[in-house]
Amino acid sequence: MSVSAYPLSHRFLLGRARHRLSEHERGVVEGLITDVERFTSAHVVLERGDVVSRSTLLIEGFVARVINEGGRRHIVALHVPGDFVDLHAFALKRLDHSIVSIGPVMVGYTTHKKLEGLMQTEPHLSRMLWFSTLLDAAMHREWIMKLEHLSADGRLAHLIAEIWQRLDFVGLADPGGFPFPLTQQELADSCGTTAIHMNRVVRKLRENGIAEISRGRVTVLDKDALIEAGGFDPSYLYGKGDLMLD
Amino acid sequence: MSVSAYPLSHRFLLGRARHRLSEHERGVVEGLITDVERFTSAHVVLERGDVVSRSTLLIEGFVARVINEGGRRHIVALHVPGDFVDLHAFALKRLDHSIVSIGPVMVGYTTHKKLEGLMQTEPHLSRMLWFSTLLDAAMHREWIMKLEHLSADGRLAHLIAEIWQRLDFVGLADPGGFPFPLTQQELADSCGTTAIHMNRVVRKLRENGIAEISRGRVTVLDKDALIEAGGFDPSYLYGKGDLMLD
DNA sequence: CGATACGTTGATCCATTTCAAGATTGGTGG
DNA sequence: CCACCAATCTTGAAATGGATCAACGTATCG
Repeated sequence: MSVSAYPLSHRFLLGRARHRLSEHERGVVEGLITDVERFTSAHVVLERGDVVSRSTLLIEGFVARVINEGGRRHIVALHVPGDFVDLHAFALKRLDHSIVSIGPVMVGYTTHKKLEGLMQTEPHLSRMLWFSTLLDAAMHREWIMKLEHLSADGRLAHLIAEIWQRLDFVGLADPGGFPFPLTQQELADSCGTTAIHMNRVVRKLRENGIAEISRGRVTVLDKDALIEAGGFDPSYLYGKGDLMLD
Repeated sequence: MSVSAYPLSHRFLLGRARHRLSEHERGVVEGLITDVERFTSAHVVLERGDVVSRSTLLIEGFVARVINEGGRRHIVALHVPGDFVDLHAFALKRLDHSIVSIGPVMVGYTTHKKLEGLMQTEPHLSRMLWFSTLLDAAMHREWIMKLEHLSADGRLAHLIAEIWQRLDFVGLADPGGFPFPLTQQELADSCGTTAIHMNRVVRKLRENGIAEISRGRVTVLDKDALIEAGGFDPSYLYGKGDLMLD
C-alpha cells in the first residue's frame, strides 16, 4: 500500500485490526474525509456537551480527551495520528468530554450522514469502526487499572510505553523513542498527579537511566526497565504481535 | 411493556437509549438469549485472555470487570442487571479482563453467530448494541476522571451515586438506597485504595450522615451531600433525564 | 462451635500535595 | 539582534492522605 494513495487516512487502524482493510475499504475510508483543518496547540477542537453531526479523524499530531472538573483539567485519553477521535459521537451524539490539541494538529471530518450510508453498504468496515471504539474502551480500562495500582512513577512509565507502542503501530516511532509534545503539566493531568510532582518523577526516570523527556521528544534509554516500571503488557492494544517494536 | 413478556432481557438499555427499542426489537433481543446460568458469589464467569464465541447478558445480580496485576485484583468496571457484560468481545474476540460475580448472579448467553445475523437484519438494533458499548466507554472515562482528581472519600461517594443512578434506570433502586453486595475489600479494589483505608472512608460517610453501607445494602441518608462529595454529574450516563431519581 | 471471611482500630511510615520561590526556555516586538 | 515576557521547568520545606504492619472484634455457616 502506498502512503500517498491515502494521504488522509492511511494510518487508520494501521497494525491494529485483526482483519486488514481491503483496498476497496481503504478507499471508502479515505473518501469519508471531506474537510481538513489545522489547529495550533491548545485549541479546543470540540467542547464537552456539544451536539455533533460529524466525526473527527486525527491525521497529524496529538489530541487529548479532557474532562474539566473542580477547576482542574483531567486528561482521560490521548490520541495519535490515525485515531478516530470522536467516532463514538456517531451513536452518542452528545460529547461527554472535550477534545484539545496538544501541539499543532491536522484533523479531517466526516459527516454522520456518510457514516450512516457506510453502515448500510459496508458491514465489515462498519464492524472495524466499532472495533476501533472498543479499542478506546480497552485502553480506558488499562488506564483505570494503572491509576488504581501504580504510583506516579509507574503511571508515567506506562503512559510512555503505551504511546511508544501506539506510535509504532502507525509508523511514527523509532527504536530510540518518539516525538511527544506534552508539557509536564499535561503529563501530570494524564497521570492524576501535580505538575510539581511530575517534574520529580520525570527527573527520576532520567536519573534511573530509563527515559528522557524533553524538547517535545521522549528518548527511551532502557526499554526493558521502562516496561518493568510501568507493568506494561501491550495485549490490551490488540495489535498484530504482542511484542513491542518487534 | 410487561416485564413478563421479556423475562431475560427486559432491563436491557432500559431508560438509557435515546431511541427506545420497538416491541419487535425487544423480541429479537429476548430471542438472542439461549442458555441461562446461575453462579454463586466470586465465580469467575470469564477469564482474561479467553477467546470467546458468545456474549453474556447480566440478568440478575452484580459482576465486576477485573484486571489482576502485581498480585492484586483491580476492578475496572461494575455491571448491573440489564448490562451486556462482554458485548465488546463480539468484535474483539479476546477478553482483556476477567468477569467475576459479586453475590449470586444469573446470566444469559447469546452466540456471536446470532449477533452476526442481527447485524445484517437489524440496523437500528445493531446501532443500539454499539451504543451500549460506547456507554461503557463513557463510564470508563468518568472513572478515570474520578481516579485522577478525587480522594478516596470522593471516589466512594461517586461510585455509590453512579450505581444508584444506574440501578434506578433498571428499576432496582428505591428512594432510600439500593441493594449492593460489595465487601469493603471490593469497594477498595474499585476505588484504587486498600481495604483498611476503605473501612475508615465508609465510616466517615456514615458519620457525616451521607450514606450507610452494610449488610449488602447502601442506604443514602443525604442525597445532595452524596452528589456533592462525589462531584457526580450523571450526564455521562446518557439517561433520559439528567436528574437523579426524578 | 470452631473455622473462615469480613470488619474495625491504632501506630508508624512514605508518597504526594501544597505553598513558596527561583531558573530556564521560547517567542515577540522594538 | 537583543530585551523582555510568559510559559515551562526546577528545587526546597512543611503538611497530609493513604499505605503498611499488627492485632482484635464480629458475623456467618457448615
